[in-house]
Amino acid sequence: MPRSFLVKKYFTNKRPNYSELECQNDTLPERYPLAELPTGNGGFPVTCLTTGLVWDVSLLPALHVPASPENHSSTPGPLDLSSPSSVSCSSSGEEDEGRTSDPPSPEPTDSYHPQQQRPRRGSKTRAGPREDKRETPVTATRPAFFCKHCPKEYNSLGALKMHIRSHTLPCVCPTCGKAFSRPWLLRGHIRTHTGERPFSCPHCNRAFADRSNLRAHLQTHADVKKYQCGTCSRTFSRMSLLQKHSAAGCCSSSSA
DNA sequence: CTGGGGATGGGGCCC
DNA sequence: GGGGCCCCATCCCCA
Repeated sequence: MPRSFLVKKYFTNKRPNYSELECQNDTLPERYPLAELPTGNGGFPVTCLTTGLVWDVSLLPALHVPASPENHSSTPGPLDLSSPSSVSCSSSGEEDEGRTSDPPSPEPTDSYHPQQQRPRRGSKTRAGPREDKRETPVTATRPAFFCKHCPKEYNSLGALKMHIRSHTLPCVCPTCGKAFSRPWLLRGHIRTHTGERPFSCPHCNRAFADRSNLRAHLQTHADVKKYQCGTCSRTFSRMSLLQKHSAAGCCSSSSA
């Protein structure tokens, strides 16, 4: 079956440089040999980091995280998981989708520079810190591609096709049958079955299955969180928390 | 109620 | 043009 998706090819020059992000889980198979997943005893990647690669603590505002030992612990329990050996993901079928947490490449490259700091792969400078993202106004001059499943429209066929996958959900989890639009989403999902957590926090060793979650977690170590209330200056690790805070009253009327 | 983790969705950029 | 990868944003749930 499309087990190929398990076989990631980080060896290629393509590998992202999260090296710094997670541990160089050499132990962690770059794919999902679920059957032989690092079960229990230290098979888990949680133990990495902290040593040389500091995620990018430097970027974190003032993070003097005393790396409290209490934090660790959460060594992800090895999910035995039968063996989602095969993932049915049409379209890309065997694409090994490697997104999120593909086993961090043991590359001591630069440190993880969240957002702007890190020049994306080709360092081509993407339109700023993702400002282009959800706001692409879709200039009128461009041809528009409309989704036949919903009212959305895109200025490129590729984008439309990608979007359509969110309707067709070609990637199906062999374990639970849940379907996803993209292979890497499925991969991330599979981690929930395998218990694989390639991303570990350099401060507390806590491991995460998703890089984004690790990123959010790192905020908890920061003295000054990323999201700040415009009224009371209180900072939060997540936008949602700030929103809740605002909704709760602090600065309900003011900006945020 | 707040804070934080888990899981996902989606758009853009690069190869 | 397609595939792969990244990051952001969110929702849900639990402590």
